[in-house]
Order: sequence, then structure tokens, then C-alpha cells
Amino acid sequence: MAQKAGVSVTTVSRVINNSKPVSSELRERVERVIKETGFAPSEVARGLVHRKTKLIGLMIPKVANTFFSQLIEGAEQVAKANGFNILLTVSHMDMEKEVDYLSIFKDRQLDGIIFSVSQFTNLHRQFFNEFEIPTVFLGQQIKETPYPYILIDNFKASYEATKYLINKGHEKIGILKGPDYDISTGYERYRGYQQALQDAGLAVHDDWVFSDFHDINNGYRGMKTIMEQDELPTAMFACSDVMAVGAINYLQDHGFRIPQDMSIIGFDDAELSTMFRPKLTTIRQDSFEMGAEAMRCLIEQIVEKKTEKKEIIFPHQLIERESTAETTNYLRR
Amino acid sequence: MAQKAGVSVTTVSRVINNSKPVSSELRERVERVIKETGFAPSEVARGLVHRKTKLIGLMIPKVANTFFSQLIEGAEQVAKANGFNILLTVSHMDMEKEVDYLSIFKDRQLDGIIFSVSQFTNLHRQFFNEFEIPTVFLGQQIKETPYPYILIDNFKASYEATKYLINKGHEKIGILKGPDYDISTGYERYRGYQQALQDAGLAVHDDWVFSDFHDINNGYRGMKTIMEQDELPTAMFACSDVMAVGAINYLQDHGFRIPQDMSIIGFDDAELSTMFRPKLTTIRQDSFEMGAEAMRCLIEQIVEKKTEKKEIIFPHQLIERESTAETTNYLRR
DNA sequence: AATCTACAGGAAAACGTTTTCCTGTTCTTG
DNA sequence: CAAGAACAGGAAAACGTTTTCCTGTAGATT
Repeated sequence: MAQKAGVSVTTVSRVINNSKPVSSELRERVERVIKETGFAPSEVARGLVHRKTKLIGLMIPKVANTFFSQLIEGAEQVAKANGFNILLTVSHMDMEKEVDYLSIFKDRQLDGIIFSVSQFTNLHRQFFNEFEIPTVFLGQQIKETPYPYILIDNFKASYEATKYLINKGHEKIGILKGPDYDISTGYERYRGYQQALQDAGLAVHDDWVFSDFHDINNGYRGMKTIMEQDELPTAMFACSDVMAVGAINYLQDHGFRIPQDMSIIGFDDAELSTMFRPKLTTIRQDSFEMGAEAMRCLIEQIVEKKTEKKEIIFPHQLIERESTAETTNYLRR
Repeated sequence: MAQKAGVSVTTVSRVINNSKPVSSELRERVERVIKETGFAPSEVARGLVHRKTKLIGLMIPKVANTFFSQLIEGAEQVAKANGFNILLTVSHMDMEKEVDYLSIFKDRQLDGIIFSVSQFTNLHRQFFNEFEIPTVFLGQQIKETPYPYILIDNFKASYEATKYLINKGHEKIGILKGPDYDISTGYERYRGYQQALQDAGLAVHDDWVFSDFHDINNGYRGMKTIMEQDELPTAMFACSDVMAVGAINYLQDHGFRIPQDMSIIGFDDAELSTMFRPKLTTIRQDSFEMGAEAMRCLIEQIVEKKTEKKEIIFPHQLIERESTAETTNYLRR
């Protein structure tokens, strides 16, 4: 390249980066050769000298899930706009894989990490203790690192969801939640539910609590388990829309009408919430924007070269649609 | 690192890569220091000397879409198993963005590309003419490059879907299709539909043909447009499940029953096909496995260092569920 | 005992850039 | 007119590895 233009590599670098004035004659020679050969500098060589890769590691538990797939799109858009690209990894809730990927991120010298941790284990702790890399945590309140995290107030949102059902006259309210170690969609959402019941003077009925990964089949199974009890709830708080949909499927398959026979409120406002019938009453969180904001926050850390602990609490919103109604207290409840 | 162990960098490299025998004494010294410091060689420096990045560029039009999000998971899994990582980009069907990303892929010296092209333009052509990089095309029959492509037989699948409706007694069959320039989900699927009608001696009724991007709102809109005609179809072939769901939503919102008043067959077998009610009759394609296979095929190209033109035609499968029925010819049809 | 062979390990080149430092020319300025 | 300033451009170092090539020592072979 430099040879073809009859100049030094230095000069080539200068015209490409505009880092120092170059006479118009040489500049033109170089530019012509660039046009002709389609030359473009190697990003990896650049990366080596700058110790920057312009790559962001994005680690999430699953992509085939509206929440995460929209989040990815948000993150990608902001990354692209700032000259970054995304290295995507899927952890499938597997802690070992997570730590494994973390060290891949390190070896590849990624400029930053957006990380939806499933559970912050000692290995995670160790990694972040030994190694400094701009990070934003997603969906969980990770307090033990100097890095920001971004999430909605799951406790409050769940409190509101439950309260909403209570206000509709329901006193027997079950919950379909994530696994306990999943702080956000398991523990925190359960806490909100529990608190709302307690504040209303209602008891938590353990038979109406079902925990498992958020997927449609578990929603179905969970609802089945609960409907096989002697005493039945009149409303359910499903901690994700997929759970809600699975539950509704079970109920409809067994002759129950929603919301007349059972009120169900979901969580996420996934695309399917509106296309599903009945349309889901749900708690909306803007996953696209959360991905975008996480990326902004990360890039800020990277360019400013300093990280400050920030809690970014995103707003949520209860959206009333068709899957919930006033209690009618019928059946054998 | 080398200093701390009192050896040369050469030796460090040798123990890490086992590339040449090292005396047990030095080996131990080096290994100890590695343990202590958590040293790991820089992948970017390695990339520079090997001219390999172990990175695969994956470009798709959208991630918040079951087909693609599952495909990503399949691809990621195979990549991971072979020591590759994925650089993910989202093109949003924007040709300029696509070409832009292609040159980013080139500059970053990615080892290969998995590419779901929206439309193969001259700029695409130019890129692949000027630059050699192992590639696998997804979802479209790109014949003009030496690289493999992987897809289902959209013509045949659509023929079968339409034939299925015809066999149910339907003679008035509409279609909700992708845009024309989208060869697979627009053009090819339309061709299959048309051919099936023709072979059955039925005419294509232009008023029952609706084209637009595959999303739920367009399904709704498309169905609306068609239902506002004087003469109405008794069955619809929706070229994607999201279109089908949108269409059904429209119909149900206006008092039609599925499948009694209108049969609808979808395409994709997205997760929502079974959780939606009525459960969607649809054409199934295994997107996870297509992603996985695309990645296998790409990695093969990369390690064997030769590419041969291959057509990988994935099987599809008509799955009969609840959204289709024998024609009943009622209403004013 | 002298040469040859094996072999461990280091020095240096290479990968493709950016950046620092230096050189030589031209232009100012007193 | 000489000395300094301004400036364009190149040489070389640096980034962190791998790999090639060389060296020195110890053991084997005549």
C-alpha cells in the first residue's frame, strides 16, 4: 500500500487518520491508491497499538425471549452509532459458562461488558476483583462492584401488580415466579407480592406459589399444579408474560374463562401481550431502551475513563388490558 | 510476565501453547507465575500474528423475531463449541447498513460471515467480488458467489401450504406475504401459492394479495384490507406466523371465528404458534438448527481453507393445528 | 579426544498499525 | 545574509504475541 503510493506507512496513516498535515500532492497519491485497492487499515493492528478493540461483550441468558431480543437491538443501535460492535454470548443461566465467557472477554480485551448475571457467585466476584473492565450490569442489583447496574424496581412493580389485583377485590392471589436465586424475577418480585398481601392483611398461601424458569411450559405446569389444589385462587400474578400465557393456555384448555374465572396479570409487556387473546394486563418495561441506556452508560465509562457507581432505575408501568377483572367469587372458592 | 518468571517471552509462549519442549524446571516457574498473576495472552496480539480473529460476523435483519433469535442461539452454540465468538449486527433490512457492516467485518478481519441478506444489490456483489471471506448465506438463494447458502424450499413449502387449504375444500384463498424484493418470504412464497392455485385450476385474486414487512400490525392491516373487499376469501395463507396472528386478531376483533369463518395457515412455527389460540396450523422450519448448521458449514470452510458452493436445503414440515378447517362456505361468499 | 548430534532456550523478525522522534527543506526575521 | 522557526515527511519504536533462526551445552559417536 505505502509502496504503491511511493510514500511511507507513516504518511498513509496520517492521511487516513488526519493526524498530521500532509501535502496535497502526497495526500492525493495516497487517496488514489486507497480508492484503487480498497485498502482499509486492519482494526486488529490498530487495536494492538491503542489497546482498544471497540468491541463490547454482551452476555445474556437467552436471546429467544422478547425482553432480551429487544434489549439486544437497543444496545446494538447505540453501539453502532458510537463505532462499537457487539460480541454476543448466551449464558443459558449457566454460571460456569458465564465465568468462562468473562475470561474470554478479558482475553479478547473487549472495551466493556454488558452483563445480565444470573447469579453473582464467588467466581464472578473473583473476576471483578482481579480485573478491571468497564461494565454495566443488567437486571440485578449488583452492589459489590464499582460498576453501575440498570434495572426496574422489581419489588415496587410487583407490589403494584399485586395491589392492583387486590383493588379489584381479589383476596386469593397466587404467583408464578422465577427461581429463587434469580434475584430480580424470582426473589424481588416475590417480595413485592408478599408485601402487598401482607399490607392488605392477606396471607401468602404456599400452595399458590410456583417457581421455575420463565417459559411457556412452566407457566402451563405451574398453573396446573396450582389448580390441582383443594382451594383455588381467583387471581394470579405471573412474573413474566410467557408464564402468564402458559397459565392462560392451561386454564382455557380446561374450560376456564379469562378474566371471568381467573384474573391474570403478567410482566414485561412482550410483543405477545397484545397479540394474545385475551390481551394481557401486564407490567411494561422498556427493554429496548434499557439496552440502549446500558450501552450509553457503558460507552460513557469507556470514553471518560472513569466509572462511578450508579443505580439506574427504569420506570415501569402497569398496563390494564383484558386478562384481569373484578373478582366474581364463583366456583368452589 | 516473562521477566517475573526469569525467562524469555519465547519460553512463555512455548509453555502456553505447548509448541516446543520446555524443561520441567522452567515450565514450572512459568506456570507458577501464570497462576499467580492470572496472565492470559492477548487475543488481539495473537490475532495479529495468525491473521485470524476467531470471530464470526453474524448479520441478520432483526433479532426480536423468533426465527432469528433461535437461529442466533443455534449459531452461538456451535461457535462456542469450536472456540469462535460471534460479532452480531442487525441490519433492519437496510441495504446500506448491510454493506457498511460488511466492510466493518472486513476491517476487523473476521474469520467468516453468516449473512441473512435482505436483497443482493450491486454493492453486495462488489464486496464479494473484491474481497474473499468465508461466508454462508441464510434464507436466500444467492447464486452469484462461491459461497454456500442455506434455506428451506420456500416455493415447495408454500405450494404445500396452499395445496393443503385447497384440499380442505377452499377455493378462495388469499395471501399475506413479505415485500416483493424479499426473495424468500415474498417472491418465492408467493410463487408457490400461485402455482398451487394454478395447478388446481384456481385464479389468483389480486385483491386478496397483501405484501409488507412481517410484523403483527401488518398482518392486522393486511387482513383488514382484504376483508374490505366485496368478495371475500375463505382461507388465508400467511407467509409468517406473526402475519397470521395479526390477521386472526383482526378477524376476531370483528366477530369472525377461526377456523369456522376463516382458515389461516402460518409459516415458521414460532413459539407463539402453539401458545396462541387457536393454535396455528403452520409450516415449521427449524431455525435453531439452521443457525447451528450455518455455523458448522462456515467453520468447515474456515478450517479446511476452501469453500465449495453448496446448497443446503433444510426440510420443512406442515403442522396441522387449530386455525384451519374444511371450508364451510357461509357468509356472503 | 575430537567431532557430531540433540536439544533447550534465547534473540530477533514478523504481524500491521500508530506515534514519537528526528531530519532536511523552506520560509521568516532581525 | 545568517540564524532561527515552521513544517512535511520518514525512520524507528512500540503494541504483545508467534515463529524462525541461531547459540551453547551436553551427550553420543568415531
